[in-house]
Amino acid sequence: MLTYPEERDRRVAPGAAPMVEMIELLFFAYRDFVGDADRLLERYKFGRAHHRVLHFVNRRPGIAIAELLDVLRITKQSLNRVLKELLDKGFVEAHAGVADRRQRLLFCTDRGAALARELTELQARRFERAFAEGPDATAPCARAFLLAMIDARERPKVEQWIRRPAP
Amino acid sequence: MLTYPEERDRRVAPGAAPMVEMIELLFFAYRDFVGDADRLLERYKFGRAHHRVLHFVNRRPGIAIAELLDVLRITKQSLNRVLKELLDKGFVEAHAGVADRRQRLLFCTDRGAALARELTELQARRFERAFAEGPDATAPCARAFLLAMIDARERPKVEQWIRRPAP
DNA sequence: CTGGATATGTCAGCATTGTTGACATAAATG
DNA sequence: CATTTATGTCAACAATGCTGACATATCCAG
Repeated sequence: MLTYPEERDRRVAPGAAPMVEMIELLFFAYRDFVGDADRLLERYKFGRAHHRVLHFVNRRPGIAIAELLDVLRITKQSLNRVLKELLDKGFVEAHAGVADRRQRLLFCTDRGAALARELTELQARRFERAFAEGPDATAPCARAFLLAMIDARERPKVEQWIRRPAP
Repeated sequence: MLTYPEERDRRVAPGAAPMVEMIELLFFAYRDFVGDADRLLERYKFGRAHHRVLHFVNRRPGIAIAELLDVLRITKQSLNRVLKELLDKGFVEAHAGVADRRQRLLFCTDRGAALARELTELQARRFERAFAEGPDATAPCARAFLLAMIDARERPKVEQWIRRPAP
């Protein structure tokens, strides 16, 4: 007696959901997750690329271009296209570095920080609702799961990024 | 004494990670998750859009265009651009519907099914590795978490999609 | 049977966001 | 002072989304 139609392809513990379901759930979950932000960004004529830059600048005030490129894993040309708009519209400011004046250190303006906060809260609420539906262990379990889904090689870097205190 | 720098903004149980970390972990995890497939697709000159179509056709052989559009949430123009290439290159076949001859029912060819299987296994392996790192409860917990992250309104539809047996 | 609804295809144009390659400038550094 | 580094910019292109308009074939109700 089979619980799932794909049972014979599973190669996982009996009774467990096939991995293909996990793949699809992650796809659908991520789509809705970014959809939250998309709707809010539309009002400012911003896209997802702007969101990512704003988010990471807000998260790490004074971040330099090179570090931002490293986190986002895009080219400087792609970054500059959206960064220019964030600067023009007054959501982000750049100041020359103190130790190294070649660097342009990025900061959110009040407007920028407000939008970043609103976006984060929107997405945080989705997590909160999800965690509230399950047992207490859901949040730490989900956190460990998400971390384990990241390439092992870059995991130390991500962990460091995530908990490094603001300068 | 604070465990996390963002402790004061948290609004979650003490000791729990701030939500902003969850947001970033999901971003990084998803990026690596789709990266697996990207590298394999490159060899066939396919992109992510091709991947999604191939995946869902393989998952639901005989799916009609309208249903595919509904799952992917893209326009028929966007779909047709990549579907045409999948048909041309012999990864997918279309057959007129039996009951309704207007419908074009889509099926993977052997080649297409082989690629779809390879892509799914690549991504499934990432889940397996992640689950292997945590306790037994990790997989069901992650599954419940992902489902809970999906808009409540579309959840019944997703659940039905995910476990509906192939025709 | 006929007329309207439905399923699908197609053409044209445009927006966003990624890429490569080449070249420019200013500041740091040995 | 010569070189390296951090950054900016121009141009072209690719992938993948979108809208709007129009075409065709088929189904279905009256």
